[in-house]
Amino acid sequence: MTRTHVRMSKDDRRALILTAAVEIIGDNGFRGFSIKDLAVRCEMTDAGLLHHFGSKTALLMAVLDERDRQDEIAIAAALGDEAGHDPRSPEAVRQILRMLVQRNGDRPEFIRLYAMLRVEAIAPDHPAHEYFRLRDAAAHRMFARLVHVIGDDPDSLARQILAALDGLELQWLRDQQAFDLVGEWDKLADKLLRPTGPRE
Amino acid sequence: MTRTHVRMSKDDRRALILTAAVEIIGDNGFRGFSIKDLAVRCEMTDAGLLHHFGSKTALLMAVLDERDRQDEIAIAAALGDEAGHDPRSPEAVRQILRMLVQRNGDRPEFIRLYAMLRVEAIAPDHPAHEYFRLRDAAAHRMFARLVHVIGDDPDSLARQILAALDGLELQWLRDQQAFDLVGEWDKLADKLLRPTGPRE
DNA sequence: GTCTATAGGTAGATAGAC
DNA sequence: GTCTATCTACCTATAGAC
Repeated sequence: MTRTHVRMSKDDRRALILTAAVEIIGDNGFRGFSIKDLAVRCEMTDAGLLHHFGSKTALLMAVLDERDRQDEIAIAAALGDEAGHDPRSPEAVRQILRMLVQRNGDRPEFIRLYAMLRVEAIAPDHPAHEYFRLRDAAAHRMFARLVHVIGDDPDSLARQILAALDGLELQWLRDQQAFDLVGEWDKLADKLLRPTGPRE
Repeated sequence: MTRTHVRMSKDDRRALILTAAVEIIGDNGFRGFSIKDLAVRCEMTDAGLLHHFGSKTALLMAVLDERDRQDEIAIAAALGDEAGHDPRSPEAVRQILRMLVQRNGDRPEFIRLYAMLRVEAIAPDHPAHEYFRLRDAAAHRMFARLVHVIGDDPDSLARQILAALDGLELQWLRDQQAFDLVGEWDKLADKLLRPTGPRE
């Protein structure tokens, strides 16, 4: 009698599932993917998968937690010492934003995951609704603080940057990554960050 | 014996269903809504609803067709005579964009419908995948043509405008419409449309 | 034009064997 | 840790009565 399944350590299995979950949820959304599909992709059964996470919702939360854990490290590095004492120049801000875009461009599956979930989670009964409400508010505050050296309305500028960032990344995804994300962002950021001058 | 249902003309019933469908699909996506929920909202049964559209997919297409029909009229009006012979000034472009944003701001349920479907439809097997591929390509061409009087890279500028437009509208939705969409767009558009100057 | 009834499928989750 | 089997719920769509 042959073994029909592979035994794996708890941590290895969890990591494997979480990686696959990022892609399958990014493709289909939380509502659109099934635990069974994810399980098949991980070469196991749905019951086996649920043993590790308990429920579909708990799996989603685990995915988001894991991403946050990794993002925290990377973003702290990108902000570097700058974050501690406010960047001194628009040029420093431009470089920080550039690093964030570059990082996202290297991981289109995460752009997609967040784009998908953020739209789904506008519905108040979505399990990630509160998560994104808090996360987006925090991002807005962080960006406002970051750019307050540039103009007299950091709140508005932060909104513009977040909107442009989101919009450009999403378009890049839909376009099947057919243009140079970082290059286009640089041009866009130049316009957003340039001090306001008189109209033409 | 009392009547348990309301008889209605074919056209009235279709119109009623389509209006409700915009909201329910915008809330839950195509994958996330059920014909039964929509039917309940229209005070009828799912079988009764399907009598009018045949299938869930056909209903989605009918929603998109109906929107296109109405949008064509409105957008033609917004572009006005300008479209026929290329706007002569950045100011004219600015006004056209402003009208488009204003129109969308008056109909948040459509912003939501399109935001939801556009993300869902990145998946190649989504019934609206091809629809949005064609639609977005056409929008990009139209905007590039519209702004070619402004800079030397209309392709890139059109991308930037579309990205900023999408991103800002989506943020406005998520924020529960807590900021002035048209006002913020004006500020953003100023920066995008201002001719490129030297860095500070 | 709308209903009831139902077919046939898939979903998430649990129980218990190994 | 993973499986098989099963429960319950819900889904889309169709058939046929009214």
